[in-house]
Amino acid sequence: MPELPEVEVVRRGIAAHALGRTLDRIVVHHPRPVRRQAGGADEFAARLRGRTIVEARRRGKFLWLVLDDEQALLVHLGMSGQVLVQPSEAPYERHLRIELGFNDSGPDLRFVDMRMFGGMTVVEQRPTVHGLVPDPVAHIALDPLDENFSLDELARRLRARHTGIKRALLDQTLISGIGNIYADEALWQARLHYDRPTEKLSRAKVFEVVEEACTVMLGALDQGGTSFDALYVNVNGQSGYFDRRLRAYGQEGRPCERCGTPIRREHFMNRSSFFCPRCQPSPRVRRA
DNA sequence: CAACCGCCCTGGGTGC
DNA sequence: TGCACCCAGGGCGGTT
Repeated sequence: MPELPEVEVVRRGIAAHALGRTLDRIVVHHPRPVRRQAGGADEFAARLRGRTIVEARRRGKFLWLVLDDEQALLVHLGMSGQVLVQPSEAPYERHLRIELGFNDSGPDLRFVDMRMFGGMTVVEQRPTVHGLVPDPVAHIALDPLDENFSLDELARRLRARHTGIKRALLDQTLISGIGNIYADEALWQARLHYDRPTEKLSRAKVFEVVEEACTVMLGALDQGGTSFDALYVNVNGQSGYFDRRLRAYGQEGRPCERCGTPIRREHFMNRSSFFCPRCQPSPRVRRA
């Protein structure tokens, strides 16, 4: 499940293989991944053909390729999306959805996505205080690896909310890039229960949990950030390279590495939350 | 406006 | 062996 580090690995892979190249053959194999494109697959292809890729950018889990006409090819990997660098003659992947071919002899970019929560759209960019971004990204907050990210501003906005800390960490309009896995890891590191009310957290505690999120994500990036060097490798970040480093997510029943208490799983926001019931006590218990 | 819920989508795994 | 069911979850549209 791609979160910020995995998307950044994909961005670097695309940057290494596609910058300066001109798109030519565009084939949409399934309509769903271009569902947000006004005009559908035909419009999608027409707006890409002949355009040169000049930059590969990212904010949170959104990735976009800036084109030479200032449009952007916006990419979201959803849950299961991958961007592969493949020679045109390579056999089709089982869940190949979109082929992006170029006017040279180099490899294609392939969008492969089993569950199709993700997708691609060609969109206009819009000026913001932090530069040009694709229209659908304008409401997405800066991610903690952005040079303009402000911990002070985040702490202020987060403490003004009336919600639980994990909901806030997953709210991409507050801070972007964090998904279910790294949220659980950061909360475990900071010894915070997922439902701790944001308005009662100290500034220092907000700083701590966000810094832990950064540490975990940068660690994952270190592990996965080199796999795109060789040509034709998967540019995806799905390799599971970070699995062994997880302390909470997916660890139900295993002893907490700090105190030995079995990690618990609870249903939360239509997904799962993993936490140590001793290190990360419920706020209801604390108040009682 | 803030908060929050349900839905989208597929295939691997499990239990009967 | 087959089938029903559960589960993964980011983002958006809708409701309260």
